Amino acid sequence: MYEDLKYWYLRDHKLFRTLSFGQIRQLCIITGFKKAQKGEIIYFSSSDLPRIFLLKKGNIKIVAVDEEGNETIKDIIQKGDLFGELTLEADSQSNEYAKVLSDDVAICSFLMSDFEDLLLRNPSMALSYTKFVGLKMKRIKNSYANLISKDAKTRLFQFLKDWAEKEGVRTENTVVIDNYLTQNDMAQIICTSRQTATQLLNEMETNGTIVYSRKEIIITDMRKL
Amino acid sequence: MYEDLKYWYLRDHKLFRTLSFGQIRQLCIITGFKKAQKGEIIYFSSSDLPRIFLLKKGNIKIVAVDEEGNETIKDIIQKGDLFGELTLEADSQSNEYAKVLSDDVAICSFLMSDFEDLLLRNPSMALSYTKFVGLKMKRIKNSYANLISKDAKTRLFQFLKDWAEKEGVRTENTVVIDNYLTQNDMAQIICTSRQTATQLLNEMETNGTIVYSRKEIIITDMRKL
DNA sequence: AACCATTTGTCGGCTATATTACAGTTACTG
DNA sequence: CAGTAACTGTAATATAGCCGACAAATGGTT
Repeated sequence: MYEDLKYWYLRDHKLFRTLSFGQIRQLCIITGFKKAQKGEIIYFSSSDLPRIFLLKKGNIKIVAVDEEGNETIKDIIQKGDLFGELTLEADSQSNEYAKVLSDDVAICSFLMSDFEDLLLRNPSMALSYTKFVGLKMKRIKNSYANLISKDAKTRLFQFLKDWAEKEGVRTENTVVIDNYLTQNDMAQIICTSRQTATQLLNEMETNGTIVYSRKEIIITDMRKL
Repeated sequence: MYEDLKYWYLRDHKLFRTLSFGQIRQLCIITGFKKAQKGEIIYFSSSDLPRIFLLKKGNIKIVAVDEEGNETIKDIIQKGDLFGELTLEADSQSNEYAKVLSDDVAICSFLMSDFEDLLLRNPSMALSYTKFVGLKMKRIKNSYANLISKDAKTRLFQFLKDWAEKEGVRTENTVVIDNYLTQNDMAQIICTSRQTATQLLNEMETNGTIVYSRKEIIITDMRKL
């Protein structure tokens, strides 16, 4: 991987646009780069130094494993998203891994400590980053508020709506989403059982609201969602 | 309110400890200061410039009102906490107010824009602030994770435990908490109905786990919680 | 083609919790 | 001290959605 290519990989993220070549090179010296295939599991080894990751291509899910071995989906990361220790505080006890959902992914990473140095030298970037973290917080708050106050059906609707808006391809009022999730994944995201999710999806299919297959989901009329 | 007193009000918050007198004076020039009594309602008027608040004394709750007029508790703010537009992004549509829970409160505030200027001039403070926001995010994530995966009883236990640790006065293994919340408040915080909360509290009382009154809550044995 | 793992579909029974409804208790206010 | 508003207590009913169990479909692999 050539230095200048790495440069562009970081540069085209809005957070890094204001940086000069020199500034990014500081990060790049230690920038990691990784490709992976569908189904692969990427561990954030806690022995390693804490890092911040940038997903350049594809989709992954972050899965947390609790004491009893239950797996819960913490986050779905899409192209262009930053993930990892965004709070700039390493937390050791969390037991998480990432699983590749799309056919292949490309991931950049850099050390948290280097990123901190960069922020110290770039106050305006530090401010942007603070706002970025704040925005993330607001989103999380919102989605949790949904989880708590709405029923499973509404949650699924909302989820599909968000997904369609973020990644769907729209023509007229129908939206086609590339479906890289299983019904079980979706159930976990909207915090319900797999069975309930299945039932709701089928219900929507018989209603004509969506056409569901393992490859793609078609929302026939976005306005009705 | 004398300038130097305002200075100390800000200065003794850990976030502002690194600032010089001069730096804080910048904020102080426009620092607001306010006292209020129990039951008073403080509106964050959206017409006003966005502010960041610091609760110097007492307790307040932040209540959000949705379209249908339902009220939900968004946050309980305690002495020393920052609140308001922590994300540094004004958001206009949110309809929130603060209600004073303790006998009286003292609140400092300063303009978000002034705070931003300060962060731009103090990169290391910007970094601390980012970590602070991050910590807040982590807490929120945690409490929501509890809300979703645990049942009402566990949630109440957890809530009491947290409360006792934060504000309780401990002697041996018994903890006394100054109870400025109604059972309805608690129910809202742990996201359950008032009736369920009442039942659970009574159950705990007959079990001997707690002694409940409107003035204080005594946890007889902290180890059993 | 045969096999196996994963994903999806379906069905009752079960339980925690919301909801409705009302009664009793506290504590402030004139 | 009476009156009222805000809390707290209790019980009966209704239900969303979890769970276990199993069958069917799909898709990849040898």
